[in-house]
Amino acid sequence: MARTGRPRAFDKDEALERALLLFWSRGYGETSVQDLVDALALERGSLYGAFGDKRQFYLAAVRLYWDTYERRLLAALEAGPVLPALREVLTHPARAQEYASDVGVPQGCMIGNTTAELVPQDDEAREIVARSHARFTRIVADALRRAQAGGEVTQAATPEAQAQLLLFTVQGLSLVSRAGLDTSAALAAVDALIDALRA
Amino acid sequence: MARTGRPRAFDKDEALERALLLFWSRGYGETSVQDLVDALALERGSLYGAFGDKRQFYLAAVRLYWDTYERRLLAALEAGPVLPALREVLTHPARAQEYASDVGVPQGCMIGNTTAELVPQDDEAREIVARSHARFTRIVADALRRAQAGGEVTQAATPEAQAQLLLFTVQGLSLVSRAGLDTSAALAAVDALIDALRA
DNA sequence: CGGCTTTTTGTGCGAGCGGTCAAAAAGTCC
DNA sequence: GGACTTTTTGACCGCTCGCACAAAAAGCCG
Repeated sequence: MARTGRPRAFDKDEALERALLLFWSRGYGETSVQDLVDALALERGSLYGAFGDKRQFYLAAVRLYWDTYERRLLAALEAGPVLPALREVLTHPARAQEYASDVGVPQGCMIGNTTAELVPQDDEAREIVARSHARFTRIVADALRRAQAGGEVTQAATPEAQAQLLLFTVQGLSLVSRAGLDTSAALAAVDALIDALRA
Repeated sequence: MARTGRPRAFDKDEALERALLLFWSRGYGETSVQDLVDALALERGSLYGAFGDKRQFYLAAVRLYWDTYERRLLAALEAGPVLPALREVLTHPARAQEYASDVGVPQGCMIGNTTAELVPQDDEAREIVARSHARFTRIVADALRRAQAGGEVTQAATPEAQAQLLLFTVQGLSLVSRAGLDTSAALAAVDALIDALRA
């Protein structure tokens, strides 16, 4: 099934990445199709032809966001002690805040943003978000299970409960940080949680 | 300065409360002025006359939301042991989920929703949100300080750090719960946190 | 009762939105 | 080189949005 016809003049993956940054920093509703057209330097028709409508485009960007995040999460947890890695994972959105003085720099976690903006009314978005939550807790719970067995993490709670608590904390930290964060206070809170997990 | 003129035909506070429920359940962007007009059973002109534009109307609703929340928070923490009260405070959004099968029932914490939807672009919203965060952590930290002194809560971390962690957790829980929550898993996570705070 | 002030009522408006479409352009394959 | 297929281009459409406004209505006060 060899494809013929005029070849696409832009890189689809690169366009999706750019769109991801735009959607991430402005959200779904505040990003107009015109904004995308301007930022991606392509015409409306090309965009619709390549990605379908705005909603599908956004959801594709969210999927790309999560895939990237999951890869980094796995890499951070796969080797070495778990607690320092988790501290890094939790702290990441807090320190991303430092760059946020620049215009257009993404704010918060895109999964969290999507949860707030689309989930109540969009079943497909809900599925993506719920799946991301499930994968996060599963990956983290697996790491915590190993760390409990190795004596690094307390067995006062199940790995699943601890992982769920960590999900709440990342999402909460990432959300609260949008309103301007006292970085040292946030770090102290994260440290308090990490300490509480220590065996 | 006695006021004269035609008296207002509706109760302003009651209208604000109704608007709060609508804004809470649908968010700012998804609630149109027409929706408000329909739900409040008044005409556009009356609405603009009484509350200014849509943004001011929304911000007034958020302020009302926070004032109500703060009152309940203070009441819950002012007497008795702190940890059970905190467990209640954290659990509240999780159990509110049970009612969410009904249409139009508010979802999540309105401060959190506002953070996600308006804060990046609206300085006035950011102020309201930041102020709410500050008051939450102050109130909770005060309660934790008392509880640390009374031997109920561990002194492994400062009351401020613990309060900040609780803020992250409430906000995260409230956000994540929008995507459909495994209630028992959420309760286990909250219990794990409460246990970790115990002296 | 008549002037004054405020609210009510309903229409109307300009702007911006997401999305469509037909013609032109640019490749591939026989 | 000519038929075919796909993408590009840019104009265009209908809709909904937040908001303004003018006339009518309703109460207070001298």
